[in-house]
Amino acid sequence: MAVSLRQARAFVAAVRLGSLTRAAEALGVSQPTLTVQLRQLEEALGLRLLDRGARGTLPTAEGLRLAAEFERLIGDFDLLVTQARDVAAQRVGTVRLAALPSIGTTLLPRALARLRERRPGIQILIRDAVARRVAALLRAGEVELAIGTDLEADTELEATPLIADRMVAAIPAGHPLAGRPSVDLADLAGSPLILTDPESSVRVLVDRAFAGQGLAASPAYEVTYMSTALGLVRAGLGVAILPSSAVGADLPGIAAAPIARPEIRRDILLIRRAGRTLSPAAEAFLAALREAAGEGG
Amino acid sequence: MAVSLRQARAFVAAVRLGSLTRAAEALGVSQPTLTVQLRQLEEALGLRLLDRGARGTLPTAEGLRLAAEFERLIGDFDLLVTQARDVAAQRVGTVRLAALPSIGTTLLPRALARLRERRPGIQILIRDAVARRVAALLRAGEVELAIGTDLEADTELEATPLIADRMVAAIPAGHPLAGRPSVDLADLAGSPLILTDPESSVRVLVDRAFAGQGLAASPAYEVTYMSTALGLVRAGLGVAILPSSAVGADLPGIAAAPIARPEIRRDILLIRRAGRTLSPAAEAFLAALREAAGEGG
DNA sequence: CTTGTCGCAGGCTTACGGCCATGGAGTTCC
DNA sequence: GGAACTCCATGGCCGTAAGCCTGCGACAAG
Repeated sequence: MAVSLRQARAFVAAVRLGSLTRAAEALGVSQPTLTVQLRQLEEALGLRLLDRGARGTLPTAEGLRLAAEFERLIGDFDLLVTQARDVAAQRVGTVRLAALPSIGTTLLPRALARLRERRPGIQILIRDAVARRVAALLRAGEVELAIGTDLEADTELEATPLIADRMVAAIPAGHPLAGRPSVDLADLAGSPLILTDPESSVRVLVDRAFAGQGLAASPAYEVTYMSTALGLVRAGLGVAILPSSAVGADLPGIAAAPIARPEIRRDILLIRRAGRTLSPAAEAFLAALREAAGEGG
Repeated sequence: MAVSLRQARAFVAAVRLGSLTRAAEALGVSQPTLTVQLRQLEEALGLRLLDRGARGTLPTAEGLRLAAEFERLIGDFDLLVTQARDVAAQRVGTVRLAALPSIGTTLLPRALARLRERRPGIQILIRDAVARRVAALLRAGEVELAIGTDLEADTELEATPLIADRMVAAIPAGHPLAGRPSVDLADLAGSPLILTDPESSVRVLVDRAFAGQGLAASPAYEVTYMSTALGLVRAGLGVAILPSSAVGADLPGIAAAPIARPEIRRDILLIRRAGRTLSPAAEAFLAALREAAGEGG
């Protein structure tokens, strides 16, 4: 017969309390139940574990050793179960996340603030990377969740739209275009352009838009980080084309104007591995992210 | 709902084999059974542990961690059960034993040889001590079993007769009494006597016997160890009165003659704590001891 | 001697754990 | 593109186990 945890628990309680009656009470079962469980345990081991007397029970030498070991194992087991339940309840947990750098300036901070307030025990590890790499990280299992843009068809991944990002022109104060409610792509032809890395998804969109208008996108500067681009703009070196999420509001020395013709939109997607359950922590993050996306625009 | 070991085993198997079907086969249950067990485990934890797909199952991140921990715990648990069964089967074990020194020369070695042959894994720890101390060790729980002599009434201890020891005179070769089939106590009056420590149970018996005959037991030498007494005898320094079990047979230079008038008998008892189960190892030792006592006389 | 405590045994009920048969989703291969 | 296969989930059914209650015997204490 196999030895069950229940029997081990019964035995440990009997040893600790020195009485089947009290042990039964502590375990919330009747005393005959405990008698039976202990007999079964002894039969399963072929070993006498307790000496029963009129004043209670005393463990045998081997019983004492077993009880101590069982107690340790049961403690570990219960601790493990408790930890798992904490994870399930989103009290603790870690989400490994990949995100486009542009997300990091507005959407992500809002979502993280909301999450921290609601689920302070959850830790988010962020890998920021360009769209292609974001997808690769996800496929490799190095992250559980990704925020990126449209990806080539991939049965392994599954994307749901999060927000639609509009491209805006970041114009230095004092520039002729500064103060315009919106600009056209053609308006920018006269100014030096600050664009992002050709690897970046933003740049791909921009190039496509220029081509569609019959224009050539010839950047005066090419940078990797959005913050660098904004720095250059502030220094008056040119006009940058960036996603609105990256520009934010009210940057000193910079005027932001949506690009109206053509409107360049970029769908920000939440990407996850198809058929894989999200961790409870990821679910909590996702909820916070959706709220942040819904209100922030 | 509580988490059971069975569920943990099912889960570990599912993770290791990557398939419920194969895990079920490995565990010797049907596949639906495993499905149910895993669902119950997930419900008990409130946590998704496996992603089920058409190609089998893959653990979630938390599931993977849990599986590793469960596997370790289950291994420890099973090891513990195996060890307990080894103890029960007398494959391993330790007996803490207290014995009178006189037992150590004949009866005990025979019993130990027999036991070693039959149960080589059992270890015997021997404390040799005088009768009073033997009982004290037993009462204090420092030993499990004792070989001693009659003790004052004690409800805590329980004695069963093992063998009856006769007192013999150990006579040096060349002594006038040497070669006699038996001697009387009075015969010894003319020789220097070698007796044991007044603490010893043997000495108590000898003193009582002398007193009963109206004689005085005035030892020329008093020693603690029987082997010392025999050494003195061999050196021709006098006659020793010792239990037959201690003298053994055919010691060179020493003739042993039972003491006939009065016959001095000493019951050797096996003493154990009342109401306490003996360990399987002790049972094995006891069986060997009884056989040795039965054949050895 | 009585009383209380303790563990054990028997009888009964419930519910848990198991199997079988079946279904649905997805993959593979021709 | 469809058929066969694989794999997990579901539902119905049954046996056994694990639980409770009542009552008994053993033992210790008053």
